[in-house]
Amino acid sequence: MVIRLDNITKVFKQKKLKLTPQRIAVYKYLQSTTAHPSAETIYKSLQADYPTMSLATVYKALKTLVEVDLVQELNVGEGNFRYDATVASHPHICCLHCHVVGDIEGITFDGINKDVQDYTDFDVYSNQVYFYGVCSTCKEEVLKK
Amino acid sequence: MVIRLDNITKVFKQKKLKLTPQRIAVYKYLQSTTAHPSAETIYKSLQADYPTMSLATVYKALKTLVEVDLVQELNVGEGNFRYDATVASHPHICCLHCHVVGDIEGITFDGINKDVQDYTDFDVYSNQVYFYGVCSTCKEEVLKK
DNA sequence: CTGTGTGCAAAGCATTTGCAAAATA
DNA sequence: TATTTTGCAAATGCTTTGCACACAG
Repeated sequence: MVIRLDNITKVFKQKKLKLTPQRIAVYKYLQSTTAHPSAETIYKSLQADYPTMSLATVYKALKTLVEVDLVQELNVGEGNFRYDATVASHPHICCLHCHVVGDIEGITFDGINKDVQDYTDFDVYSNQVYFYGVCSTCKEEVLKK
Repeated sequence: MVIRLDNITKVFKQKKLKLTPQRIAVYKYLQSTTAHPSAETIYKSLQADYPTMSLATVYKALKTLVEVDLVQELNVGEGNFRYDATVASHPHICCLHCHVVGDIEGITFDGINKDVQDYTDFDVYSNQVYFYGVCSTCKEEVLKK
């Protein structure tokens, strides 16, 4: 896993946003994981290294990162948001048992926004695709019982 | 729009759930609209006819209807849930400007759960597909300015 | 009649906001 | 130095819960 900070540096400079340790920490953490953590999870994960950072700051950092399109917000239907430092559109898959959220690479929906735009009277800009099922770990657990 | 109560009657009898006026009202209302209302909207819409029904009862009725698969819960990412009496899997399209949520009929993703199941190590049961854009009404409003 | 559902108010989470102090550019 | 951002606590919004009374089966 390669952590890149050149993009956050460039974008923040261009948008005249301040590059604080807190914002960098949140962005680095999101780049280091494929777990699609919630704000709470990010907060807890960073507490060891940033003990004074507050949960409100995590929320504010995430909001800023989403606004400048360095991070995307996911809503798998659990009542909270999850975050992903991969902003390119890609489907996600959620385990109904352990609530893990994974990326699906290889299957893309490129061109489908255009199809939907032609089919409806909307201008279509983006989409979110979520699959729901049971992951391999949870399948095994069920078998053991 | 045809309102059908035979399904709720059958399912509730089979699951030994009580068929109360409140539950019927919520289900009838959802069948009468394509607006994908929130609990709050359903509550307000039913207040004229059911002035004593509480918001908590609307939530409880919705939870029950979702559990017995007569209604599906949507989460377009606005921070609340919306409800749809059409339980067959179909994509939704959301206006980023006025937040209207529409159904997309005609484009289906049948078979794709199987593709994803073969591609990942999950058993895949369902999916949710959301498109985001600007509806025709909002496009016109923007032009007027 | 029995157990489930309703209505009310209070509680519970996730997220946002206001504001003084601190830190970036 | 001038803003912007942080951290704290309080506030907000959506949803759930507990409990006494009412009602469907």
